[in-house]
Amino acid sequence: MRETPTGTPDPAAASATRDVPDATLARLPLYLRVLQTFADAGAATCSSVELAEAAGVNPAKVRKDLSHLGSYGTRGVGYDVEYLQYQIARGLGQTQTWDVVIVGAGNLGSALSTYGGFAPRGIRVAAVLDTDPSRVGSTVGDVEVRPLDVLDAVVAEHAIAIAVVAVPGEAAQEVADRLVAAGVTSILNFAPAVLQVPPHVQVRKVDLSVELQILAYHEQRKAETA
Amino acid sequence: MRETPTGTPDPAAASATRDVPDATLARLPLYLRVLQTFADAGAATCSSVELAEAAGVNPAKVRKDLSHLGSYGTRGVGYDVEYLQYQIARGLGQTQTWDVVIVGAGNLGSALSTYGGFAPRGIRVAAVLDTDPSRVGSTVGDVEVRPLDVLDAVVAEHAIAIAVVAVPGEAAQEVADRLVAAGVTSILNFAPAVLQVPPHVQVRKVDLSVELQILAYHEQRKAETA
DNA sequence: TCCTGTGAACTTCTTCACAGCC
DNA sequence: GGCTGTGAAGAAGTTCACAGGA
Repeated sequence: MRETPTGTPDPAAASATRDVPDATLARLPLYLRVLQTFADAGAATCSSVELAEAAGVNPAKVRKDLSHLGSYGTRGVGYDVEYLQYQIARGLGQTQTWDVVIVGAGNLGSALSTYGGFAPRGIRVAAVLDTDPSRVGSTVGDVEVRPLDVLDAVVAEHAIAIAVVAVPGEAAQEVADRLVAAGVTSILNFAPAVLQVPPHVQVRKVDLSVELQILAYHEQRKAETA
Repeated sequence: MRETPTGTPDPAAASATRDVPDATLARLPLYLRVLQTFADAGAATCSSVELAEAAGVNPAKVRKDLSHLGSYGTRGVGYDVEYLQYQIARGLGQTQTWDVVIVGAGNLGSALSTYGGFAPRGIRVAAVLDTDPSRVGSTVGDVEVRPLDVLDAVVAEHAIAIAVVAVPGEAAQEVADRLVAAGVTSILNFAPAVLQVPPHVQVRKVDLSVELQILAYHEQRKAETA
């Protein structure tokens, strides 16, 4: 996962163990959501095939994914819905609530701040910050937008490790620098920019237009071969 | 075959636009962005190492990615920035503009509608639709929110193939059904739901909280091993 | 020399197929 | 009979290392 910069292989990095593969990790929340619909429908157990169909993936993949968490199924029967929900949540680290700070109170920052999908997954938006004075003081969701200067205090107060960057591309690097200085060690970046951060800081990037471009590419290929 | 611009016979280009892997496809827009900063800085050429460092990836990966488009570099020199920009854009299908329709004018739909990153990538938001009467008639960006009922007309008028679903999870499947009925063949789904669509329809899903959960997972593992 | 382009090695992810248990 | 868990095969993606042109 970690990339060693050019050349020498890093044995220390290789020895760092990772229990659950990232590809699996990305699907666990999906399984959780499907399991909740099963629970709501009153199902006590479900099979890997049912889970797979509802999640739109291959049944073998479901079983392999779940096997990374342990052996929580019963042969000939399937999985206990409630127990499996608990085990997946535990595997994901949802046993605790993570406070995050969102920097940028524009459309995207506001959308994230009011996004209902975080709370049930153990993520709480502790603060929304912005440098634009016209935005500071307004309210998104039930959180007041505060100036970026309070970053250090906010990070310290809520023991924040994770931040979301939802500012324009030009401002992203400076924001990232301030986040790192404040002690944040994981950044989710929505800005169209490549962030330079120290190796101990983890960055994930979401580019809203990349997904559309991939769809457009395939549409074009459809048109070409038609 | 299609028209090959200019006199230089380039058999590689003709066959190269064929098989671009999705993993590569997802990085091409990133390279485009980096190249633009190089162009803005006045650079005429750049090497795979420079490109890789600015993009935060391995140099060999850059070269392999670009090789899927054809052989546009010069050994011993590097790549011509402007020419490479053109070739990547062409490979991505940015030679034409794609009209898309966004369904859902909530925070996320609004954020997407006003997102500045689409236009430079050949994506135009042709319409924003919503079922909520209180939202219909309002304006996001420079587009008026219209009722979902005009979907068929909008899709037909703009020859729309790609749609974005930014509605609550409960409404997502019905919206998807209507999109498919209207003739849309690619859907970008932001709703927390698994969409069931016919095989000729392509769906990509973006889950905003999954990314945060993956970061939280790794944070937890850091804490455990500390 | 420098740098690209690419076969080959390597790693990661996916899928198959079946042993083992209910 | 049904279903899980998993070794092994297969596919996809990444990285290495070097041949070969500028």
